[in-house]
Amino acid sequence: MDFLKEIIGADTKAIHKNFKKKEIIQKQGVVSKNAFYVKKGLIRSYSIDKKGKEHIFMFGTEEWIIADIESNVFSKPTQLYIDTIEDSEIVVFSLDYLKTDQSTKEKLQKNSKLLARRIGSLQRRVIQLMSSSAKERYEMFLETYPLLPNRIPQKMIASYLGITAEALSKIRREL
Amino acid sequence: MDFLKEIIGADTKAIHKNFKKKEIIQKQGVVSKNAFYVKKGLIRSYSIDKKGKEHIFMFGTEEWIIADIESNVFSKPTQLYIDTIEDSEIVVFSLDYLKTDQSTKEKLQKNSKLLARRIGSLQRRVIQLMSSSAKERYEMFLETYPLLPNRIPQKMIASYLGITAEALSKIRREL
DNA sequence: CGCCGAGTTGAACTGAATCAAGAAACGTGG
DNA sequence: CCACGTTTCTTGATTCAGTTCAACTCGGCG
Repeated sequence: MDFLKEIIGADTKAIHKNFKKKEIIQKQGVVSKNAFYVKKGLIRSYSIDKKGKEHIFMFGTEEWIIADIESNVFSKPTQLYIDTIEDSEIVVFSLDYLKTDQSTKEKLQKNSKLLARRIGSLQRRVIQLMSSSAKERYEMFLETYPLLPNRIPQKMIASYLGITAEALSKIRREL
Repeated sequence: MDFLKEIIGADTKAIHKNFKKKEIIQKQGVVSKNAFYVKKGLIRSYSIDKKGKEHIFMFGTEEWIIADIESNVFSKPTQLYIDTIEDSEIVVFSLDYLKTDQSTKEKLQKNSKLLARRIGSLQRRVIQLMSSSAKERYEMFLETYPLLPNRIPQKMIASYLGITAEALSKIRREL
């Protein structure tokens, strides 16, 4: 939480909110200036394709920030739904700080680092999706997020990996 | 080019270099502080998997910046090769500016916006890879980069889409 | 002119999707 | 605390999109 202040500043409006499991925090299509810092609990962002299938883009556990950054910064309608997987304590903060210029150099530098880290994880994800089989992606997921499987249903892991729940079940069978 | 100065500042070291077609600019595994601004020409970043297959991560045409941002910022070894597709004029600049603090607020804000835009395109790419067929991805590629197909061989489009050259050929047959 | 990389085509194969059904686990209200 | 309905997970049969392999064509370049 301290590091969050370092980024957004004590002055920026940051609202604490509690959500129950399965509450929708943000809907596809809206222009949202908000980013969601997970103080406690577990949330996810996902999109729904034309066939009605969910695709999980990101999980957010404690200390993570979930947001559609591009939507935040450029006022584009977001493609992402965000909802809670567990009861969660969320700090909602506005990303206007890039414009309002109450932000200091230090905050902006911290922010750039956050963005760089996010780019890194997306880059790995893209390369993974292009070059690895479902089984390999599942194994990498377990290495990268060893604790998450205890907290989320398997079908959500499948959705994150880009495969069906059935396929994941069959992969697990082969250990 | 003007906007580049706005980001890196006139003080930062920025070296102009000319490369011939198919020259390698950066190799997988190195820690590189460099980002590559394409003044003229066409370059690409890609990874090579354990089976020796290339997967194109990004194309860089005029005015684009190609880099492994996370490697730049956090001094991680990069997974990306970078090489030229055409003879190219490149501005090589160091991303130390996040640390050296000669950077101004304005530059950092511009930089944050660049990063945010990049996050947006990666986000769309991830969702696309998870939710769309090869044919749909190809159609979206043509919409997004209508001019690129004139400049790159088809097999590179295939590599960018995450499919084989043969598969793309068959998709094109069906118009 | 000859060669090599790029594109195409077809046949056989395979990883993962789809569909359908049943079993296990879960939580909610009585 | 149990009983019920609803998700979640598993399993098998079938289908399908995309891979792999191999052969052939074309165009450009040295």
